[in-house]
Amino acid sequence: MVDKNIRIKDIAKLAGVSVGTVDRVLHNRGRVSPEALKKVTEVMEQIDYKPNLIARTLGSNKNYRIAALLPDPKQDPYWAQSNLGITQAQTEWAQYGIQVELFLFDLLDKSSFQKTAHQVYLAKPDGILIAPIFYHEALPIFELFRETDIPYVLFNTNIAEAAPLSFIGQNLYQSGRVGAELLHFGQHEPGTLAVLHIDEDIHDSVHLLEKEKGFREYFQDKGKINFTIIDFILNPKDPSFNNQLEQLLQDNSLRGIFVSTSKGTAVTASFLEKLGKRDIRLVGYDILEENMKYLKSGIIDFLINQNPKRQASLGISHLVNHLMFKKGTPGTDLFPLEVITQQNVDSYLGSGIH
Amino acid sequence: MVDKNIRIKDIAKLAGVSVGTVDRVLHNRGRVSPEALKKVTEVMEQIDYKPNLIARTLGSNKNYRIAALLPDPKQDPYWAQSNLGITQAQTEWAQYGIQVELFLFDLLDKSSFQKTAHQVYLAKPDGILIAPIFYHEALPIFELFRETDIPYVLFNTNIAEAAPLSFIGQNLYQSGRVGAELLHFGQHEPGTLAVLHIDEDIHDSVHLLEKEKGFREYFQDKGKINFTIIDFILNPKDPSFNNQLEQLLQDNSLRGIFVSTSKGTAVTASFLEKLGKRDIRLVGYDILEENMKYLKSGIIDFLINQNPKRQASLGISHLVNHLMFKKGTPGTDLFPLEVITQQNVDSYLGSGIH
DNA sequence: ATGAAAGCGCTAACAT
DNA sequence: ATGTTAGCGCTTTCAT
Repeated sequence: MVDKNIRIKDIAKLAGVSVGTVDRVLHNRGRVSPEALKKVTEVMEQIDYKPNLIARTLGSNKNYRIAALLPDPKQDPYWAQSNLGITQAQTEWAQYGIQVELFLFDLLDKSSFQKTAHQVYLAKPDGILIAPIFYHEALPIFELFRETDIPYVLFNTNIAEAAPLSFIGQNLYQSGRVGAELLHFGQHEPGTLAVLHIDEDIHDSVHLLEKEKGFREYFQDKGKINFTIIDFILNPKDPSFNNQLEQLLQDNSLRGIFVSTSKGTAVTASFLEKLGKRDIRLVGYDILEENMKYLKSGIIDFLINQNPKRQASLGISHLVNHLMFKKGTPGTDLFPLEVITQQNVDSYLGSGIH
Repeated sequence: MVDKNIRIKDIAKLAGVSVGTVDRVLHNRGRVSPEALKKVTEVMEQIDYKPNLIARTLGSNKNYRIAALLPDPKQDPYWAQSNLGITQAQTEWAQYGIQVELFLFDLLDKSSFQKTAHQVYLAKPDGILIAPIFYHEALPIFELFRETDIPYVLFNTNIAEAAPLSFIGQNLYQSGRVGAELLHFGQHEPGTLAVLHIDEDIHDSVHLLEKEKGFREYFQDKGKINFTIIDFILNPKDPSFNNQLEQLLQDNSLRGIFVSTSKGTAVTASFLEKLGKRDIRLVGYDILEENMKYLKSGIIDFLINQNPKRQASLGISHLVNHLMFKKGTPGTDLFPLEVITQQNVDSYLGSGIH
């Protein structure tokens, strides 16, 4: 009763104009005399007007289409999680007239990425969420998007030149440092530490090497440490993959392994289990079904959670806030580097929100 | 264009009734004939009607007052965080006509809790967020709230008999297990592990002992382990406090300490630093200013984050969803047991949302 | 350049 | 018990 909210109507009255005029200055659509403009802005500043976003949304009654461009979830459990986040956001925003269209590309095929990205462009959505995992192929796509003035949000992979509405993901360098810290913690015996990049494609290597950089610099910063750090880039499709990995794991000086990919984590764990190497510490990525199995059995010691599901769902939310509510979105939304252990993993599974 | 959203009006037409009737069955306000009821529910189920919450909110044009009852933030940095979460929620929801009123009580004074709770009752808010840290004093308060049918949400401390709209917090038992795991990890030498409950009041002890239970059972489950587990309940206001703690820390067989309170964590860390005991592992709670200092200097090894800020802000959100949007809220919202380390702590500070 | 007025989808008061 | 209607605050179209 005391402080009734100020409406556009009140401003109109105070400024001696009509609501139409107030609306015009509010959105500077022009066609308003300098005098009216001055009067209205003055009044608005004085009473610190805050528009009612609910009413705005209802009044404008627009329907937005958002395109989500990401790898086929069927190819990889990690991307299946991302996809889940999109589905979640879809149902959440459906009632507000937001439509999310999926555009999936082949995780291992750059040309498929290009083709699908073009389809997105042709679909002329109101906003785009994109996982630009192929650096070189993505650059011209952003040019295209910028031409049409469609806002786009990056997730998972950051590209400096992209200039998106916002980027959602993690600080990979720091992620590597966390990996190093977890391998290092409580290790007293000297020995070897291995960084493993296990991926079917090399496209990610820049991306993954960022983690390795953090990993190595952690130890550099610690000064003289009795560890030798080795690293490998392995392709599980390579016929010699099994041999390479087994040979590596047979090294008796090996104290710990840091695997930079989520899939690679499970693969490495399976080898460690097979070879009965329970004393080698393993740190990897993400709460995938398979990884959880090895985490619970103690083969995997720590997982760093990249939270792909939430990355994707938040990406959609950012877009909605921008389009619908005209709210400012943070330029970069860096997720916390969550450390998952045997004892806390279940607490992460429970609540879908976090 | 294709699938225009279904409006209440459409349902009315399909069911051969008026919008008024549809609205009545939607909110079962009664005064509708069995036939009409049947017809309308049928139609609604068939087309899976999802009300437009935006329109609903605007249409009902209600202003809600929410009361937040918690300890004085000035007394304790932990509660200062909770308070921050409330302020945050306040600004977030202000534009939707939600008012949050603070009711603060003295952290160390049960009667102050009772008094303030009564003030809340007299204020007759539309919803209540409450941190019921005093078990016995809280019980009659809940009776009172229930009489008036005001929905209330608990945070921080769960009380089984409370029957609230929802509880927001963590699984304390599991939290203790995580603490144990972090103390245990990579410890090979036999020795003593201490559980420390450092609190100015004993009110929390039940609460804290739940953590200890988890802690101890973790080791029981591991079978024969070379650790002796001891525990202490210490009051920092006690004149002998310093002596007791110092004596404990001088024990050369002491390998690790698990402190169950956030404030106690910093206190213990300061003693460890003073005594130059850098080899004793320390696991405690929460990302407070002081704890961060010791985490960065390596005195504290791990913190378990209870996320008081987010607990509080989510508590308000739950209430808003219930009051305003008539959305169902989860009966219990258990937060993940976040493990904070030297290398990931900054990633938690950055984004306010998480 | 400006104002009037008709929506947006829902709620709630008021007739009937 | 049911239908009608005037809002909620803002947007947008259409006269003027």
